[in-house]
Formats: sequence, structure tokens, C-alpha cells
Amino acid sequence: MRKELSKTYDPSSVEDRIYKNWEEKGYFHAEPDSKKEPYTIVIPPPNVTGQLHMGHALDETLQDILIRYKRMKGFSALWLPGTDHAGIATQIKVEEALRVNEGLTRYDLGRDEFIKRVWDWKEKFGDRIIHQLKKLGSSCDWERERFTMDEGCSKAVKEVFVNLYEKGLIYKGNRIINWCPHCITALSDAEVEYTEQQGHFWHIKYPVKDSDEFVIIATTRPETLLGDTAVAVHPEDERYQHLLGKMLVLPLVGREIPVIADEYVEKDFGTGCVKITPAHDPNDFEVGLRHNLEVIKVMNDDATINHYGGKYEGMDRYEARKAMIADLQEQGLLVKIEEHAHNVGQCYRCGTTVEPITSSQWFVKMEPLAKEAIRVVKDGTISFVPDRFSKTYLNWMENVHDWCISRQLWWGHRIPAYYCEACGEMVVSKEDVHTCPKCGGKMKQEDDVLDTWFSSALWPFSTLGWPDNTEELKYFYPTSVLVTGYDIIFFWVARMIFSGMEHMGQEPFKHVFIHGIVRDSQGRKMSKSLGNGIDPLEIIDQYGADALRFTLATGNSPGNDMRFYTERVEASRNFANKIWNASRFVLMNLTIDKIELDLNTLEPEDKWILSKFNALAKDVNENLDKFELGMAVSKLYDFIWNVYCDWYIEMVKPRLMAGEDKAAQNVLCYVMSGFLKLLHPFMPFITEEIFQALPVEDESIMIASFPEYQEALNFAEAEAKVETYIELITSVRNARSEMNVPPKNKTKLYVLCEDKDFVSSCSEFLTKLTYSSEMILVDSKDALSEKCVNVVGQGIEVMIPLNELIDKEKEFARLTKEKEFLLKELNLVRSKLSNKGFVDKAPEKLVQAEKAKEQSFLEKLAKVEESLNEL
RNA sequence: GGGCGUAUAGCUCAGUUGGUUAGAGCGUCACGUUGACAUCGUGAAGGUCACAGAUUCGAGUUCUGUUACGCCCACCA
Repeated sequence: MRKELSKTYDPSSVEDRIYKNWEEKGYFHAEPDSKKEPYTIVIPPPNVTGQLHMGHALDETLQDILIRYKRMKGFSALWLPGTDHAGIATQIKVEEALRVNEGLTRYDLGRDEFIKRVWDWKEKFGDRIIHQLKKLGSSCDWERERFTMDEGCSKAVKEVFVNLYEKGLIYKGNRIINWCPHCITALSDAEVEYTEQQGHFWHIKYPVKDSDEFVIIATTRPETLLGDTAVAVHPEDERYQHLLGKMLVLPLVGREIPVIADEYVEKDFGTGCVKITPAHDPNDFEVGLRHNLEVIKVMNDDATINHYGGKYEGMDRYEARKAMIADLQEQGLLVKIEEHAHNVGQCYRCGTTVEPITSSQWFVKMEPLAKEAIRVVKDGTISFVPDRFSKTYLNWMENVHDWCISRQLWWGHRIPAYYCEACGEMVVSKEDVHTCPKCGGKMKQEDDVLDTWFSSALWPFSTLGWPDNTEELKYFYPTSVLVTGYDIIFFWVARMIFSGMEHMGQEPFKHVFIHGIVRDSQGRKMSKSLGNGIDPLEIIDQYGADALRFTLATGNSPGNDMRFYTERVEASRNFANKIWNASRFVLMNLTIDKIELDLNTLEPEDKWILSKFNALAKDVNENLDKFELGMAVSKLYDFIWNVYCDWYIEMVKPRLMAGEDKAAQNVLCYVMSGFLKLLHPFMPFITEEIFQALPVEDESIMIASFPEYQEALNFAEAEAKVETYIELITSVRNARSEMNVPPKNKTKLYVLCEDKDFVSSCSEFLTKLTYSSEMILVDSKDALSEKCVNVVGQGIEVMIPLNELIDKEKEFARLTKEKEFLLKELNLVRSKLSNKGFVDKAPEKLVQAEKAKEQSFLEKLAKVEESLNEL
């Protein structure tokens, strides 16, 4: 006996120790190695001050499975970790803490001091998520950990910004953008989420100047009326031809605005008249450009009304709305109010309704960049798994607008543009600029910072050393696969693709492996506000990281959401325990100290399990290569539990009890160490713990080689025969169960079979697993004097003498049921075989298989009928 | 308005390029302390693969249409 193992597996006593050992041995570290092929994954960097949630757990588990697999396959496998500075999210957190703890705002501290506080915060909490990733077993190369605002990434950001600016792909302009009045910053289109809300349509009269006439417009946002600079109608709308070019008097304001004609207006919608507010509506902005309309912005940054609002100045936009409606009503200008459901855009960080506003911002010109990004997905250079997400991606990329990249925040990469305080000259430069190249005046850097996603977009190459042409960059880029959720395809995946193409001239990754969202047991999204989130760390404490990982990898297909509940984790935990106990059994019976497989001394069941294992290795490799992780893991589960434990261990027990059976020990260990290796990417800890207790040569399973199919281990014939016996054993158990015969009632077993040698070599487990006392080979049934239950298999028939225990009626019913079943199947097979189309067109192999089935059914049917007659 | 997904056992889900008797986990029922494991074992019950057509020798799987639910994008003010 090598080592005494406890009866149940206790992950908590194992995991930290093993992880520490891996780290110390340096197994996670990858170097450029010309003798190996590279395999690279860059982590989707979690927010630096965030905490691990189930979505991370899924994402990291999938990546770790892939990276461990490839590492064992002999690749130089780099999983590059790091964190994201997460502009708005982090700034909001620190501001909140500042407010709660010190009653201060960031403005009280000033920019420099505030940023220092955020760095302090990052130092304090930045390690937390990294520790949590380690608890999961993530085999990241921690020596290469990066941060989106570290020196290298910042250098890359400046390089890219200046580069794009010089190419004319970054520009500054006064455009309409999404504004969050709570975060006080511009947002990109992708950062706005739309929800349908019940609102109103207010119908308002706009009087025609010097006339009794008026037009009626309908609006959902009456407060923007303050910034109207025209009313538009369709050019061919006959109702309004006479008003074209005339002036209207803007209610509540008194300003005069023209009636203009523009194709944008739909004649049949509403009244056919549209108020035009270029400063507060994207469509109106376009109309304004076409007609040279004045742009009057009526709101401040916090969405209160500014000086253009007259008496409404200082009011919040909704207060102003209320007040204006009341005033309009009083003046008899409010015609009616309609209920109206419409989509309202909200800030994806704070949920505040965004305000479209014209503002001077920085943009990335998307059209030229999108071209290449579209090409590489269309021509398959980059593939999405599952493929349907390439449609989502292409649809977005083909309709993408320019990307607003400036944010009015303090935490982030400050835009490398400098303005002369004297002459207004602007310089964009990688280096700090202090004096104006034109007039020598003092230069001041742009206040705005960049969208967080601007730096994340460079992640696959900035983390490898770009813009320097490092060995790492040459070797590990392009990366192999990107693993992420479908919810950030637009934010991140798309932007990495065009950035990689533009700056590296090569795709950032070859595959995008997309997973879904982890939901609660009722299918709801896990969220803080619902309080239905499950903490992965609590699950790890309770059930172990392996159980959690196994749960996340099982029953989940790429791109689909999954439900998470503890019963599933329990099942995974039970599986770990099953493996644990199987290993206890093997170790208890071990006398060998080295695995030496001698293919010449094998029993049928040995060949059978080796053959089954061989097929498993083939399947798992194929599944993993095709990103079918869920399928790979369910095959492993089935093999380990339902094949190795339920059958092979049971078959081999008599041999082990009988004495030192080296062949059995070798096969037990060979197959066990093999399936542990196959399972290791999914359940790294328990597989390592057991592996090291087995008589293996590798010092760690992490660096052992991944099993692959070997022709020498394919024993098709023995496999098929043992398979038949398994069926037979099941049938015997079934018969006994239906006769209500208790397991302890052991009887003889008579066997009628032509292949006597083979049956003899299996006699031990046949006897044991059919609850028999001994097995007797007979030449004919006639010789038996005892009353028997007959069970038939292919080429074999067994008789169980149960004497008076036999319930004749029950046996009759059982055999009749069996007969009906065989008849049904026989019918099915025959109808296939008599179908000329099938025989002519189906593959020959299939036709032969059907014929064999027919024979088998016929043979069995004859035996069953014979038994029925004898009753 | 456009696009996508899902619909398979009581529940949650797998099901590869069409081809044995459609599977698993959990739950249910019966039996069981057999020398690794009750976090277990043995056996069983449970399915018109949403509906209607089409293609095919053959459809859970492919195509068309319908229904229900979900998601994404666009935004007629």
C-alpha cells in the first residue's frame, strides 16, 4: 500500500498546496521557443478593482481548459493575464468612497490628487481579482501580468493615437454624441443601452408668424423645444406647401424659426411636421447640416437648462418639461397628449437616461478601418465559434458609425493633444509638448481621457511589447483564440480586430470562442440589484474549484446561456469523489512501482478497457480541437464512471483478490493515469493529486503528455465480445430483479456458447457480476434438470437455475415482453432491408450492419420462443 | 422594422457531416450495508424531439411556413 487516502475527497486541503507547487515550479511560464509551436490566449482583462463573479469563472475556466490542453500537447502555451483600468467604473467607485468616507467630491481634491487616490485604490484592491483567479486554478503566466495603464500599454496607446491622427483616422469635431449627465461624460454608441419605456407624445401648436394659422408638431421631449431652429415637412407634402419659407414663432421662447422641406420627414407619421433641434437629436443634427441651421444647445453638462432656456434656466430637464407643458397648456398651445411607448437610451454604467448633445469630441473614423475588419472575418482568417456570431459582428461592422473616444473623466489615458494657450495651436504628439512650435507660447494637454476600450483594443499586441518588435511579439502574435461572452463582441472583439489589422497588419487571433451568460436557476441574469448572484468563491470553498469548473464546462454549448444551481455543483462534487475513491481502490491493490503494459498478457476485459480508453482519447482530442468542451467532458464523465468504475474495476476485482495480478494492476494504472491526463484541463487539482500518487514518471500531470489515439491499443474484436457480455450481465440482473431475487441468493450459472475459450477467460467476472456462485459450461440445455430462467445474448445463452423461486407467470410475462420487443425490432430492420431504396443507396457498411442485426434478432427470438415453449 | 437564438423525459440540458432501440444530470419508484465510494450500488418507470408541409431509401438533425418565449441591432420626431 502506497499511501492512505481519506474516504471522501477534501479539495480545501489540496488545492492551495498544489497551486503553490505549480507556481514554484514555473509551469505557467511560457517563453518563445523555436522548437515548439506557440499557442497564445490573452485574458479578457477583468476590471482592476472588480470581484470575481460567475461570468469570469466561466470565461477563465474555458481558457484554462484550452491552455492546459495545448500545454500538455507540447505547445509553448502562453496565457497572458492582466487587468483593465475600467475608466468610468473605477472612477465611480473611488468617487463614491470619497463621498461616503470624507464627504468630498473629486473636484474638491483636484485632478492630480484624485488620480493619485485612484492609483492608491488600485494598489489596494488590484490584487484581489488576481488572487481569485488563482483560486480557480487558472494557469496564467503571472510573470507577464499586465495592466492597461502600465507603462508599456500607455506607450502603445500614445503610439496608436498619434499614428491614427497622422493618418487622418482620428479627428476632433463638434458632433452630436451621447451624453451621460450623471457621469458627466460623452459615451460611444456601444455604451448606450435602450429600453422601451411608456412615454407621451405631446402635440404642440407652433403659430405661423403674422397669421392665424399654426402647425402642430408632436414630440416626446418637449423640453428640447427651447433649442428648435426649424420645423421640417416633407417636400411633397401638399398640406404644407404654402408654408415653406415662412416663419413660425417658437412657443414659450418667441424666437422665429423657418419652415423647411426635407426628405427625412415622413408624411404619414404624426402630423407630418417635425420640430428640428440640431443640438439635441442625431437626425435633427443631420437636417441642420443640410439646411445650415443654427445649433442651439440648451442644456448644461448635468442636463439642467442653460441660459437659452429663459425662465426655465437652472431647472433639471424633467422639471423643465413639466413646467413647459403647464405653460403651454395655459397658453392654449397644447393640443393633446398621447400615450407613446418608445425606446430610451441609458448609460450602461449608471443607467441614467442619456441626452443626445452636440459637443466637441474626439472620434475614430471607422469606415477605412472597418474594411479590413470585415474582410478577415468574411474570408475566414478569423472564425467565430459558433459561426453565427460572425453575422452579428459583420452586421455591426458594416453599419458602424465613427467612434467617439474622448471621455470627460480623469481616470484613464489622457489624450496626447496639446493646445497653445496663446495662439490656440494644437499639436498631437507622443512626447509631452510644453512650448508652442508656432508662437512659443505655453502648451496645455487635453483634459479628456480615452475610452477604456481604446486601450483594451490594443491588448493582444500591447501586452506582448508592441510598439517594440519584441521576441514575444514575433513569436506569440497573432494569438490563437480569444474566449469571451457574446455581450462584448462590439465593445471589445470588434475593436481588437480592426486595431490588430491596422497596427500589426495581421489578425489579433484566429478564433473567437464565444460563450453565453451564466444565469440563476430560474434563468434570470445574475445581478447585484436582484441579489441572485452566486459567488464562485463560496462555491469553491464548499465544493472545490474542480467541481465548479466541471459544472461550468458541462452541459453547455458554445454561445448559449446556462443556468447555474447548486444541485449541478453537487453532482460535479460527487464525480470528483467517485474518481477519488476509484483511485483509493487502485492504490490499495498496488504492488507495482512502474507502469509496464505488456500487450501479450492481457485478458479480454483488459483489451476491452484499453480499446475503450483509446477511443476516448481520440474523441477528447477531436472535441477539444473543435472547441466542443462540453462534449469532451461528458464523454470523460461517462467513461470514468460508467465504464471504468462500474465495469472494469468490477471485472478485475476477482483477479486482484486472487493474488498479485500484474497485468490487471498495469492496466488499471495505465488507464487511470490516462484518463486523469485527459481530465486534467477540466479538473486540474484532483487529477494532479491522484496522478502523483500513481506509479508514474512525470513529476506533474501538468507537464505530462496528453494521451492520443494509438493503433496498438485498438482491440475491436475483444471489445465487441466483452460488450456482448456486458449486455448479457445486465439482462441477467434485469431478470433477477423482475423475479424479485435478492442479490445474496447466489446460484449456479449455466452457459451455452460456442466460443468456450473466450467465455472461460471471462468466467470470473461473469460469475461475480451475475451474482452466481459458479459458472458451468454446457453443450446443450437438455442436460439441465433444474428449472431455469433463460437469458439470451448474441452467440451466447445463459441459464439461471432459480428452482422454486421462479414465478412462472412472471417469467412468462418477461419472456413475452422480450419477444414483443424483438419482433418489433425485427420488423423495423426487415422493413428497412426490404426497401429497395435503402439497400441500393445507403452505404454498404450500414446495410451490412442491418443484416447482422436481423440475424442477431432472429437468433435471439428463436431462443426466447424456445424458452417460452418450455415453460 | 431588421437579424439571431431557443422549443427534446417531471426539472435543467447534451445530441458532431442526416443512418443501431433519441442520451445525461437531478428528481421519481423498487431492491440493496457485495471486500474504493450511501457524495454509493443494482434494476425500472418516464419522450408524437413545439406545430404544419417539403426534400430523402431514411429527418430530432436539412429546407419552407406557423406559433410561443428570449436576445441583439436600428429608432417615425
